[in-house]
Amino acid sequence: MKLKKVPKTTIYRIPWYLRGLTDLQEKEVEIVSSRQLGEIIGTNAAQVRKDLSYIGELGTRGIGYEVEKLKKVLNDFMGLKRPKNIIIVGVGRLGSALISYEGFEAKGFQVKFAFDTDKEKIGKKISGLEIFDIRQVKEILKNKKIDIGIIATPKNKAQLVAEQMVASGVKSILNFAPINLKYLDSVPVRNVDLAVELQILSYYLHTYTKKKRR
Amino acid sequence: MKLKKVPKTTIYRIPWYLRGLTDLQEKEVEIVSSRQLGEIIGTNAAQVRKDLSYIGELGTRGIGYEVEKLKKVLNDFMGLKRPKNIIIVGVGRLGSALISYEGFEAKGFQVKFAFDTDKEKIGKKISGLEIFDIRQVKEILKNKKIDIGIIATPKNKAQLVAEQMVASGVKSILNFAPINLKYLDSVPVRNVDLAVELQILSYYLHTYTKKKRR
DNA sequence: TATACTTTGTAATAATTGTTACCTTGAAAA
DNA sequence: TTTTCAAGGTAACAATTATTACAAAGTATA
Repeated sequence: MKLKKVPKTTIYRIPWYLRGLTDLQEKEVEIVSSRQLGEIIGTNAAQVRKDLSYIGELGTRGIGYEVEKLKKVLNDFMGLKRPKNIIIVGVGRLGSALISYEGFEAKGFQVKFAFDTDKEKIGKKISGLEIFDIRQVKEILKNKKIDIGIIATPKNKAQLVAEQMVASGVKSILNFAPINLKYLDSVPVRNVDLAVELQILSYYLHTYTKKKRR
Repeated sequence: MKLKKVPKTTIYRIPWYLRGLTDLQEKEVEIVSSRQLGEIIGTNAAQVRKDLSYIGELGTRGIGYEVEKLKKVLNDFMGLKRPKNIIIVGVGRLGSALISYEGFEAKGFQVKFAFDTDKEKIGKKISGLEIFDIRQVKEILKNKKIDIGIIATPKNKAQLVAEQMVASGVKSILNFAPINLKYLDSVPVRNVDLAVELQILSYYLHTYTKKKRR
């Protein structure tokens, strides 16, 4: 096997492969072919084989891929050998939804701390997790290893929170606030905007032609 | 200007351009250059010009782009000349967060109805929106034009809900349930998994090299 | 009006990503 | 053991997307 750079697009698909593999596992399926896996995640067999081949020779010719083994390899490849520690700042509706989102735990993400500025919320608990004052973030995270900080604050708090996160040793940021964070070249940042997907759907709505998409 | 097919990647960036333009408008900036706009959304000037050139000759050489005009053109291009009507099915934490998400209204998305199966919730209101019984969906949507149905139910309800949406005339689906919906080739479907972005961050966490990403 | 300057639009090129087609490998059947 | 068959791996090719580089078009200045 020739080791080549893994395309960004492949990286994006791997979480979907993982999700499909988890489903198969639940159904006690032990072996899956590239054709089946492609079907499940909405792509084709060749794409699946190509994607997986960037990572290694993971299948058995004539047979397919071992579900459990493949899941493990992809999981490790995504850096999820050990669970990732998360904090969430901003415990509004979205923040609370994220704190109690069941999908995280199973995929190896553990929400360790939640913060807010609102005195009403500080000290209370959401899904068993205590909410702390954001001003304590640096102190509380001292000696803690936090992999990802999620920003779920209003727009006007986001930049400051991001800076506080970086100063507290948080190693990457997922930003739900509708603002483009600045001066954060020292950590990877990803922005999520819940309206973006709606806008894309809107576009496809008036150009849709019965083809499959992802 | 030669009319060419607009790349998918460009379609994906347009919502981010729109967000940047809205910010500029709030700051009462009237003209923006491709360089500035690129800076804002995290890409380069050439990419911005190329993207915009697919849609038309939208700028003035030597000057830049008129913020308001550009915003209008991009908005229309995305099919958002008229507001889009939305329903949300599943009023758990995520569903409630979406119902009261402020970002939607301003971008031209109006949540018209919310549905759930839970008797506890039916009849109650969230952010002023009454929650109906999902069994009434077809009846309630009769003669209503719903552009997008958001699925925020647990996994095991999602497939049925999707089918009910299509049967009720909903024209596209945004699925937050962690399952791959089947037999829905008649409408565009987009899947969102809140854990996917975390997984991608996890990957970049152990390969990060100070470069900017989006 | 001529000149300098700025910034767009795009042709040409480069890089990346996806698809096709076939070779290889292993398992099962004969 | 040999043959047949199923499915993965990958080279070669095709399509898509990004970048470079520059001509064109406009404004500001002398």
